[in-house]
Amino acid sequence: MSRPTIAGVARAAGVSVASVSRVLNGLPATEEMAERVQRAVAELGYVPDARARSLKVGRTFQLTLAVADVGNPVYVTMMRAVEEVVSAAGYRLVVTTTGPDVVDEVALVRGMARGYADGLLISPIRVDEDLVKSIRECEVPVVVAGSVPAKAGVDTVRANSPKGMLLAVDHLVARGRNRIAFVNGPADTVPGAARAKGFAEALKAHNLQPVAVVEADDFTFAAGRAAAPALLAAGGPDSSRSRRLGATGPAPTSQARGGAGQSAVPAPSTSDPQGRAGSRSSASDPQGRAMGGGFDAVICANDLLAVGVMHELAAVGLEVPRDVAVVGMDDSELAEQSFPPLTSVNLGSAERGRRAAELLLARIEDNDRTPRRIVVQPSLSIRRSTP
Amino acid sequence: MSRPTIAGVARAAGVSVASVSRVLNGLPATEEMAERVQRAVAELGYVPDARARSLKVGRTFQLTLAVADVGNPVYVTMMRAVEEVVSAAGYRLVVTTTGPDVVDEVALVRGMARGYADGLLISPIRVDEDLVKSIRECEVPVVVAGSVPAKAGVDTVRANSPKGMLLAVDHLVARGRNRIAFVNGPADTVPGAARAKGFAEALKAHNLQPVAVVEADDFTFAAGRAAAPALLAAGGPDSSRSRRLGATGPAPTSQARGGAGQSAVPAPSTSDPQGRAGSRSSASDPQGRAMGGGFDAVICANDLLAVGVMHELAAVGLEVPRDVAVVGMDDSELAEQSFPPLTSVNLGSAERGRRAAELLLARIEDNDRTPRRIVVQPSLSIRRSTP
DNA sequence: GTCGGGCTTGTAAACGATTACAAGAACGAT
DNA sequence: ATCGTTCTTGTAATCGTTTACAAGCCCGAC
Repeated sequence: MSRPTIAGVARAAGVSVASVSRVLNGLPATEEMAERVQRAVAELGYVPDARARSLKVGRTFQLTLAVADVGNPVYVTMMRAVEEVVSAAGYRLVVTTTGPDVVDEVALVRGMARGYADGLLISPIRVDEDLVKSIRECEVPVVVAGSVPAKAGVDTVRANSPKGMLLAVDHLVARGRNRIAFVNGPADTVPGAARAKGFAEALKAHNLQPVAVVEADDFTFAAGRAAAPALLAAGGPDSSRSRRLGATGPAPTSQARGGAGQSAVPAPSTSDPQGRAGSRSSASDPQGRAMGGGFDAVICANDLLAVGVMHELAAVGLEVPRDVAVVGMDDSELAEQSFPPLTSVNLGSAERGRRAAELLLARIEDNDRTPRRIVVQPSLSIRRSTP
Repeated sequence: MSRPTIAGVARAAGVSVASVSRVLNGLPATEEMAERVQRAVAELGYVPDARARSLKVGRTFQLTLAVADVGNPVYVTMMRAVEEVVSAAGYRLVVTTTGPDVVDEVALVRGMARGYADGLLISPIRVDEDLVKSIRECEVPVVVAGSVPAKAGVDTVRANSPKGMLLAVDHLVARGRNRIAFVNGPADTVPGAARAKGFAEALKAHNLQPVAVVEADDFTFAAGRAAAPALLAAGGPDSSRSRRLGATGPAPTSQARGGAGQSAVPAPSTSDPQGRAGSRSSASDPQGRAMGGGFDAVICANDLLAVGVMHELAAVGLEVPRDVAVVGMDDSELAEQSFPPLTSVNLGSAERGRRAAELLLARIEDNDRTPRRIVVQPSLSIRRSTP
């Protein structure tokens, strides 16, 4: 009736529990012994209990991957890579969602002491002293996919956002776009800060001034849409369209986080075919290129934001890439699925996932190795959202 | 140095291990006892070991959710709902990816006997005798989000695809579209079969003939794109455009699975602005509505397929919804993010996830309750991909 | 023939918690 | 003062494995 234990198998096979365990774990045993045990196991349908096993051997053969938002397609890329490495090594993967708050992450890291996983792979969106402290003190090996101070003393695998930004700007400039705006996620996040810095540097390298910098409330589609009015308003003096938009709602202020985020999902502007055709021509310069918002290109801190922004650009009659080129970051599946397909900076999420998983496994084997800090180089996936 | 155990705490507090355990589990104890234990716990930073605890109490406080494809946005909706219910009940959620093969699922269900989770929530894409058997014999409670024969003897929560299909067809007909094509996923899957049946019934209810039925190789974006040539070719005699397409590649055959699936990701047809404008007009009837492929609407078995199909429609110059209305199913985040936003049948994934999780928790509490079979009713989310 | 070494196998002690049971303390009732 | 109840606390068994140690056996070498 109830699940057979190793003792039951031993009894059925007429041997000791130790022998059963040995046969099951592939330790040397005589033919006959192995045979008898196998038969008893098969007959009773015995399956060893993972709970008891992990208590004894001190391992659960589970690894935890903590992501901030399961809805962000960049994590599916990363998850796939991690899962592959981890399951090849005989571990199960536990995926946890932490949300955007750092306190959740601290609680998670602290909770690892309970020993329900042998290692933790975390990709924190925000980092503070508490988190660093909890990571340093964590009972089980931790690998961070992202940036964390060296003093945390853990292996890290991070992207090179500045280089990625440079690729994006290089590309835009090469295609003749130099009035570039930037839609960032929250600047108080690790990726937000890195991308803001990268954007500034990349523009400087080309001797350009940013046309607009808008900070969305979050790295989500909804936040991307919500940030669009501020983006359009901040576009500069020749942004006739953004002023029109401003008339329908509160005038958004540029650079102001509150401006983009007053409502998580603002009533999106709906486009009517009439207005669409009209505004398109009225905002085009003599060469037929639109001067919408004063910018002719927008870089977004991730693909979700980019797609959100593209929706709103379309809503005010701007065509991508003709009027505005759009570049995303992460090169997630969404970039390929979006319409038009999104040119996106590949920050190596798959490789980061893979290497982070490998580091974690290596550290589980040997906790004394000195922490490595790997940086994965970006590349650019050019699609149709840029000319 | 090493993690303190309950024995260490007992020693430090000068009490017995039983007392420590009792205080920690909130059993009655004197003020003084509680105080001493708390202090020792705090001082040593003691955290109970989940492994040992689960061995003794026979519970891991972990639940497993198995999904076929983490890249399918319908699962993020479901996952979010499940996670919410499950974590509110004090359980952790383990997310596993099974892939499209039923054997993986059988292995997973069998493996649950190892006891690393207290319950399993599975959403199988394919079902066979083996799977039903393994579910029936499973050591831990199983809930199926999807269809499985009643003889499996488990709780199930499923969608009502036929009803959903009817909503989609009703809507299209109401908007004047009655030359409807259908892009299904593999018909040997549970959802594929249900949707094929539902589509046929829904058309019959309106006295309509299907213009084309194409079966994609998978429920993915790539499969949706790959299915498009067959769709266009199968559109009927007036599909001038699909013949043009046929010239650039092997002539695809309708209804043939091989036709859509010969290559997982075919070279997508690239549209040049010139040809786009040209083909649009040439394929429009006097009222300005295109006769592309002979159909004026396409229903797709899920959102990923729909987005894939929309990409290819655009590539041959067909405009959505003007030339072709497109309806997806699942009403996932992707439906909202796609461009144009996708009208989609909401099959209640969030509600299915929530209710499935509730059933699982209830069954863990009481394994003797008679299995329930819940059907969640669909609704239609109308967006701009339909007129 | 005896002894030592290498195998195989069994016995029993962990692993770190929970919990049944018993013992002792406190306290009210007689 | 004694007894019985109740409440607190400690001792020890238990969950199902793995594994250190010891015992037994077989074998070849002296």
